[in-house]
Amino acid sequence: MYRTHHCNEIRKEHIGEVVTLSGWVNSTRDHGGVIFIDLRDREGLTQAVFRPEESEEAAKLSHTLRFEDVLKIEGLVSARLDGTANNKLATGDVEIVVREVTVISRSEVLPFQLDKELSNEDLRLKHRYLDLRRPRLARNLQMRHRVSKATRDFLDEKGFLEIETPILSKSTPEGARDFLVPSRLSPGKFYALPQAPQQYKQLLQVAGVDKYFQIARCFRDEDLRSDRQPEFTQVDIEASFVEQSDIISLIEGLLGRCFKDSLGVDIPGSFEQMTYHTAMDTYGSDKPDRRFDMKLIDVTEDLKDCEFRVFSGTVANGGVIKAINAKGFADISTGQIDKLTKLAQEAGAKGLAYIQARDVDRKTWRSPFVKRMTDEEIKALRTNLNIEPGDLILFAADKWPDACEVLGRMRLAVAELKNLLEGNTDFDFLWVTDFPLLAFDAEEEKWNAVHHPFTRPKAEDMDKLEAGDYANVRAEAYDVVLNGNEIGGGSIRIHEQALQQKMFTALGISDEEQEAMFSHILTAFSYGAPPHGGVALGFDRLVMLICGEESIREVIAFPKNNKGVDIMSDSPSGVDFKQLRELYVRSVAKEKKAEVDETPTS
RNA sequence: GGAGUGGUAGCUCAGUUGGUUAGAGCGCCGGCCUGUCACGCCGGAGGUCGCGGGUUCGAGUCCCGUCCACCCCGCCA
Repeated sequence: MYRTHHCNEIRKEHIGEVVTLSGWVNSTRDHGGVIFIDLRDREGLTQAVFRPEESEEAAKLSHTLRFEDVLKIEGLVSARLDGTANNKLATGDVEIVVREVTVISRSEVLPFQLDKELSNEDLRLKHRYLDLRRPRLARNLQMRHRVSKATRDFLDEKGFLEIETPILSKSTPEGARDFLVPSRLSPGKFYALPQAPQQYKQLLQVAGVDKYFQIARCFRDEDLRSDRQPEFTQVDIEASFVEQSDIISLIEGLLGRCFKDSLGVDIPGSFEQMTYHTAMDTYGSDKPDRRFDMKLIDVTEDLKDCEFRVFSGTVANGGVIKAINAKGFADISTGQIDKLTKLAQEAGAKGLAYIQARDVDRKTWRSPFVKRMTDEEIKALRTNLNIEPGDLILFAADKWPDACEVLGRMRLAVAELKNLLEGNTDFDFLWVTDFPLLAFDAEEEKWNAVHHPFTRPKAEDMDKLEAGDYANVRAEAYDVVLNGNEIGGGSIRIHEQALQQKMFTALGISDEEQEAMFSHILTAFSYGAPPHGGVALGFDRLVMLICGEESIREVIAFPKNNKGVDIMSDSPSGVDFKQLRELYVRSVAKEKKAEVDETPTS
C-alpha cells in the first residue's frame, strides 16, 4: 500500500496513528542530526521528520534526498514541539516521525525551480509536466474541473442532455479558417474539424432533443493570442421553444453556479443588459469593461462650429465628435501621448486631439487646438466633460462607429497606463444585446454575418431585411461580457427554411452553393423545426478569469505556443511520405533551401 | 502581414558615457550543523552575453542583418 492519507489530510486528531504517505520531496532541511522533508502531492504538504534515534537507516537515507524525489514514508503522527507549529500549512500542527522510507523514484535536477516564478514560457511548455506540479497550475486544473463539474450539474438539473457531435465534420465557407483532415476512403476529399458544433446542435433541436449541451472542443486555424488557442473548449448550449430571455436567465444561473462551486463567490442573480449601440456609444466597445468609468461623451453639438477644422469639418461631413475625460492624467508624458496617438492611428484615426487641463484657467491648458476655441465652446466642454484641474481630455472626430472605436481603445489604453485596474477583484457581468445582423466587408465587398448565418433577425426589423436595408437589421443575438472579456455569445436562430435561404442569399451565397453546403439544414427545416436558440461560452476564458490568470494557457493542461506549436511533443511535425500517399496528399511546403519537399522529414 | 518588448550562468535578473578577469539571488557540487519550514554557516563549480557581420586600440554595451519568444493590431462568421 502506497498511502493511507494524502499530503493535506493529517491533523491533530490523527496524533498517535501510524500512517503511510507518498509524494514528492518539496523541500529538505538537513540539520545534520535531524532532517525535515516536506512531502507534497496535489493536495498539499506534510512535514516528515527523520531522526537517527527513531530509525538510523531512514535518517541516513534522508541525507541523500533531493527535490522531487518520489517517496513512500511510514511513521507516527506526532504533535510538533512547542513553538514550532507552522500556521502557513494546513498540516502545520503535526509531523510524521518517519520509521521507514522507500525511495520510489529519484529525480534529476529540474530545469527550473518549482517554487520560483518563471518567465521563460518556452521552458515551461517544454517541461509542462513539471510546470503543472507548481501549486498555481495545479490549482488551476482543479478549478477547471470544478467549473466543468458545476456546468454539468447545473445543466443536468435543468433537463439538458449532454450529446457529443462529430469531430470529423464539414468545412464551412464562412468564418474562421478550417483545420482540414484528408480522407483516405474518399480520395481527394477532406473533413474539417468543427469551429463549433453549430449546425449539429440546431439539427438536434429539429430532432426533438429539446435541451442540448456539450463541453465541446472547437478548432480554428487562425493566429493565436493570449486568449486564443487553435483548439479550445466551449460550453455549447441549445434549446427549443425558448426566447432570448430564457437563454439569458439560464446562463445567469449557470455562471452563478460556476462561481459558487469554484471560488465560493456569489455573483448577481441577473446581469444588466445594454444594447450594442449603447455599448459602442458609451464605451466604444461591444464588450465594455465597466470596472472603471471614463465614458465616451458626445460633444458634437458643442464643437460643430469650432474653428478647428478637424472638428467642424467632420461634423459637416456627418461625423461626430466624442471625448473621454481621463481624470487626473494631465501630467501624461509626451512619450505616453505619442503612444496613444500611435494607437489611435492604428485604430483608424488620423491623429489624436487632446487637452491637458493643468489648471482652471484655459491659458494653462496644453493642447494643439484649444487656442482656436471660443469661450462658449470651452465652457460647454467644461460642463459636459466635467473638466477639473489635472484632467486629460482625448477627442475623436469621425463617423460615429470609427470615433467610438478609437476612443474605446483610448479608454482601455489609458486605464492600462494609469493602472486603473491594479488590485481590482470585481466581477462585472453584462449582457450586450441587439447586435447588428450583418456587417459590410469593404475588402470583400459583401455582407457578412456579425454572429453567424443562422442568427435570427429581430421581428421588428424583418421588413428592413426584405427591403435590403441590411445595415439597419438587428439580430436576436446577445453576448455575455465579464470585465471587458466576451465570455459567451448566442442567438435565437432561424428555424424557417425560406428565411434561412433569404439569409444565405443576403450573404452572397448562391442557390447552388446553398444546395451544396447547407442542404442538410435547409431540408431539416422543412420537416417541422421548432423555434430554438442557444449560446456558447468560452470555457477557457471563463476559467481563466475565475483563476485570475491573464492567459488561457495557464488553465489548459497542454497548450500550444504563439505559433501553434506544442514544444513538448514537437507537434505539428513531418510525416512519412507513405502516410501522405495513403491520403492522396502531397506537400508543396518548401524546405529552407527552396526545394519542393516530397519526402518530409519527421 | 504589421507594430512593440525581450534574449547575459540551470532559473530570475543587474550590468552606467564602449574600458581590468562579466556580477547578484536562487539552484547545483563538497563540508559542517538535532527543531527547521525561503533553515543556517563555510568553500567550490558553472558564461559562445541568441546567431552572423561591421565600427573601434578595445563591444554584453554602438551600427547592420538574422533567428527565437512574448504581447498587440490585422485575422478570429
